[in-house]
Amino acid sequence: MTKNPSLYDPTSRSLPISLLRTRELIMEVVRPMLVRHSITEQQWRVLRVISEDVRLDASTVAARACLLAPSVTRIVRALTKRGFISSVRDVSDKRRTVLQLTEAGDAFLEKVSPESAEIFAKLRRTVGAERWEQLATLLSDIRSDIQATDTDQSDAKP
Amino acid sequence: MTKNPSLYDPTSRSLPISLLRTRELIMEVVRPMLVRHSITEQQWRVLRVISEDVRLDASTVAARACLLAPSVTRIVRALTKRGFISSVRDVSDKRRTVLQLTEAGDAFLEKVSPESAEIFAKLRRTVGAERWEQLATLLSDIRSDIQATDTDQSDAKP
DNA sequence: TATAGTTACTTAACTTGTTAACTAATTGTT
DNA sequence: AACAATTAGTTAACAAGTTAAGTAACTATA
Repeated sequence: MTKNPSLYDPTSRSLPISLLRTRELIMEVVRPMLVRHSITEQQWRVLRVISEDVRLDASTVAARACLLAPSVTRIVRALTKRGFISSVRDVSDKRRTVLQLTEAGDAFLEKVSPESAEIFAKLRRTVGAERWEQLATLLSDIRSDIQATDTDQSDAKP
Repeated sequence: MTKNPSLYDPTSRSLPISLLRTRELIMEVVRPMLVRHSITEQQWRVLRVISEDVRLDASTVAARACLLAPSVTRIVRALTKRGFISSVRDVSDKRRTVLQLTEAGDAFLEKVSPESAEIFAKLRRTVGAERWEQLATLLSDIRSDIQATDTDQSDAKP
């Protein structure tokens, strides 16, 4: 009998699906805030990634924000138009675009951050601080493991 | 001084971004398999969700596969065209569409599942079975917590 | 120092996701 | 029983992601 349900591992245990569902549940709480400030999820991610370093090239931003290069091109255009970031050609490597937060972008982050922090503080309380931290650590550790073996494989190429 | 980097919580600790990055890293390993079998990520998710129950309506599938209704409409059309699922109007509630796996869909899942299982077994080894399980459990528990408070709030409405 | 190969980004065409409006069916209210 | 309100799903218009091709700049090699 093959038509029996749950013959394969349940989707609730599938890590890709489980990661997606958990993220969706959190984003349902966060999204209204982003809408209020007229910023898309992706733009918000790019802003936050850029804010972590003084200067960052577009490729690095793409990788860290989980976006593809063409998407970043569009998002950079939108954020530049809004005055939140500056996009300047790198002097030492003219292929590269160096992205930086402007004063306005920084001010925007400062304005939105408390709201964001409050939402996450609340989520953190409902989940429990310990588990929240545990999850953050687990995810980070697991990424390290996978990336380590990934680079091992490519290094192993003759 | 506001322009200092890392004034806000680092993106590596932001749960939505961290969940996304981890998922992306895993999907990079899984994606080639899906491409090989000419199925999209979303279609694969829908197939797996449907396989978990004998019969499921479209809305439930949408919720479990983290998709919106219009996307499900298109995916159902594609999967029906390919003969993997059947889409029948519910007799007791004629608004509903009941989705079911066909023999061909079941056969497809049986064909692809071993490949999928192998990929995940490998990932599980690199990450460590204990941590892998720990993550799956944590995610599931955290979802329960958030959903519990969500429904509490809506119940609290007068 | 040519030049083949690679890298960073952009553009264009296509495919998906998203929002809003719509139809059909069901439920609740009076 | 009549009718407003809700629900399930689809369709249509638009925005975003995706793939592939293209341009410009850089690097390695012969």
